[in-house]
Amino acid sequence: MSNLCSDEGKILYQLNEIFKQISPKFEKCTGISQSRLDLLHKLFEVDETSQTELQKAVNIDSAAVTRHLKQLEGKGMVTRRKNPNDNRFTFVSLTDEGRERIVSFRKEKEQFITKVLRDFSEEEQTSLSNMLSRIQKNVKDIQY
Amino acid sequence: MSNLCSDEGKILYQLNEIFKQISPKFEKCTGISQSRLDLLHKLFEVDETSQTELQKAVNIDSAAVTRHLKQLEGKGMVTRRKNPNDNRFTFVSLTDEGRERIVSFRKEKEQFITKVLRDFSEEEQTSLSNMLSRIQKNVKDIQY
DNA sequence: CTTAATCAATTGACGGGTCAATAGTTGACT
DNA sequence: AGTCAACTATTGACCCGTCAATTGATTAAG
Repeated sequence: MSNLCSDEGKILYQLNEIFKQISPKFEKCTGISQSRLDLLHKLFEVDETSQTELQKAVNIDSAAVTRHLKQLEGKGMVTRRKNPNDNRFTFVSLTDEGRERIVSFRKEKEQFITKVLRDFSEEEQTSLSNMLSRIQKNVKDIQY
Repeated sequence: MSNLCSDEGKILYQLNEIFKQISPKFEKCTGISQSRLDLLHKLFEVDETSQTELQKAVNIDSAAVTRHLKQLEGKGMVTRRKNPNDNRFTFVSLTDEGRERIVSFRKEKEQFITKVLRDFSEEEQTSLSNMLSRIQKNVKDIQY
């Protein structure tokens, strides 16, 4: 009875730790934060899109999206303009420079990911991914 | 070639999403943030300890530890006093009230965890935990 | 036409984390 | 003794996320 939540709790603890350890290393390796890279990545695929679309794709608060994009704009990675047909929306797109730079970011990210999954076989990866999906579903189903 | 980092990248993405989804739900279900509960949990085990010990156990910055403990002290969950033999250290311990309340927190946490791991067999849990350990190790080995 | 509802984006206040600088204490060495 | 290095805790500045309130634009209804 010494450890009320040890065995099961360990997994929660591990998920936590992994996240805390991955985030800063990811940033140091790739030179950009995960959220920002996600934003750029999405822009890379779609050319031009609204901020709400981006927000849904990246799954962070729209306030955070606004702030990220403003900074990325300041760094010349991104341009923003109002939708002429509906001034509520702002369209966002990569600049040429941004489009160029994201290529190397993606490469860094790939390298990072292969390091994280070193020694994981194809089967293990799908097995892990499936378990994580199940956890995700369980979490979603939790009622307050 | 459409998705350069899809298959492997998915796992990183999932880990991220799970963390983002778990944190707020955990807090709503248990009534306390994970870090704070970790602090209290550690205190529950050891009676009285220094802040650096706590910091190591919980694995967050010492600045954050200080701020958490000050707030917990304000809420009467925790008491702090200087180590009489070495005034650099401050000893922290649960108050009676804190000790009492943490019991229910732990119960909430256990319930939360079982919900997160619903439908996971014993074997699956250990398998998952092992994989997470391997990932943790891989992350630790990453050089900048 | 004007009013109300809705929607996108922005802003401010806050929680929680990091790092870097500082204050205060201790211990060791000359 | 006195100085210097090491160590704990604290503080301030910053990043990143949330929520809630606000602004500006559009649309729907009377």
